Amino acid sequence: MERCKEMILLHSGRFSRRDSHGGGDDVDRACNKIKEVDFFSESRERKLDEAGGLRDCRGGDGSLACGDAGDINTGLALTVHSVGAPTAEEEEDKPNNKMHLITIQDELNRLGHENRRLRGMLDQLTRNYSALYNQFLLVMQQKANETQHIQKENQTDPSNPVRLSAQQFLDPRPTSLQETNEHTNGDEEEHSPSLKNSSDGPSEREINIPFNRRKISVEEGPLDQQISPSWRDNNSPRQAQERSTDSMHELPCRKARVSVRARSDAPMISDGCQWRKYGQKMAKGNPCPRAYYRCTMAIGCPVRKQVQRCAEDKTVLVTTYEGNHNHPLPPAAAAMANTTSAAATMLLSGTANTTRDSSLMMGSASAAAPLFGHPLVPFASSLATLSASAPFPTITLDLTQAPLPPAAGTPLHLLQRGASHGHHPTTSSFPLAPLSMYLPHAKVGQRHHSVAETVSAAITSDPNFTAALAAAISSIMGAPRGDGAANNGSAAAPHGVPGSPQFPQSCTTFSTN
DNA sequence: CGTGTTTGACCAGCGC
DNA sequence: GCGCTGGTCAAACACG
Repeated sequence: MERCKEMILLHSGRFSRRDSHGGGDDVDRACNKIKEVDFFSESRERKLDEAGGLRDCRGGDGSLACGDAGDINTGLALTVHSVGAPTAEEEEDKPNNKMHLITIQDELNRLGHENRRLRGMLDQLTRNYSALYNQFLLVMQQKANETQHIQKENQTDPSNPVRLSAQQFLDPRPTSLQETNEHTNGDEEEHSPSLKNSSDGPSEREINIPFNRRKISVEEGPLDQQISPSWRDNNSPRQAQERSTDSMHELPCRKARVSVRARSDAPMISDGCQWRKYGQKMAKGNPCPRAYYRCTMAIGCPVRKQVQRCAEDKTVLVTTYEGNHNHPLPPAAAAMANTTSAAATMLLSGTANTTRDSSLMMGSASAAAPLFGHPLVPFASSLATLSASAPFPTITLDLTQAPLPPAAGTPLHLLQRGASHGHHPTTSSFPLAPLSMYLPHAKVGQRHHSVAETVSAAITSDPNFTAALAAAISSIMGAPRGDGAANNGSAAAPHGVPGSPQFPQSCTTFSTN
């Protein structure tokens, strides 16, 4: 089926051409594999026929001898004129035609100018949006820092949740600012100039410094373990060590992870990529083994994923992705990458309140406390959780509320494709359609369900949202990446952002089935 | 025979 | 230092 979509993309020109010949049902028929072959052969034959026809119909004198030669429709509104001496009527119309040509050229020029002007406006708008969105995030960040500072001053209780922004612990980029402001003492709230000045109003300097820093002072258990009670102890030696070695968290090699929980009977979800299993382990606290896969779509692709069933609910398959693809993704995977990363980045773009009770990780069925306060996504907290689990920050998307797929092994993007054909009434537009799949987990977000649907519908009805969002995220994340889904040229990709926004050092190709 | 999977061994990080 | 655990490697094996 991926091939089907690919074909439609690759041969859209032929579809339109064939449509002009009354072959409009080819799009549907092409989804049938057998008819794919028919389509190609038919198309090829038609092409040959036309070429041959032109040759055959052209007589030795160059005139069109065949009766149906005039019916040739190239699909480009081109007409075949006979080549011969101009008639008297044509001679009369020459001045008129010249005037007409000039008018058309003027019109073309005018439209060209208009096009350039609109493009410029769009660029400007995108830039403004990005800048504004940046400012918004920074204000939120500053506000969070202030709150944190106040909390720290007012109470010495170390178990208070620490707020941190998504960018802080997802952005692996080492910056000069980071390095110059490196503190061996992790108590940066007291040492960071940004926080010192945070109450004096925003400034470029005070904003940028904390923004590029990743402060992981929240500790969670391993990905697939129950939350140990001891980890709540903020004075544990490990946490003390984390605080004292803050620079550890700013290593460029630190990777973010994307974890997806979904109900599936299949042993592994299908996400459009090729994976090779390289290991399997029994993980502590989970009777189900954990499988390790690496991407084999390109030599040296660093993307890996772990697949494990949830200990509490064996029907729930937890897939954790890590790394960025160093190769173009197939359309299906790219679409999913765009969709899911847009959803994830939307969640991540808000200031995250990482609480210690939050975990939707493998083997843990504990209820997720709200993590995000994104103004656009009031229900975000019930869709995904963001955790600063050592050594990898992980965002977990809980898709277990989504309906069980009709057949094991069915890729989610196919379900979504089916949804676009009316099977799923809540999904209407691709690639944002899957957003509606991010319904809150029943245990944690039932009260938000209707809100989720409402907001999801609102988002999916606005295809520009992704583009603007991607622009904003990319402006936050830095230069656009040239790998992964970015190479596949999403329709949702805004100007200057070739593809989906991606988590730094994280894979955004994930789907469920 | 080539490719992918299985599985025990190995290594590194962390806690005690 | 030792044991535990997660993650990876690589030889053996299975399969088409």
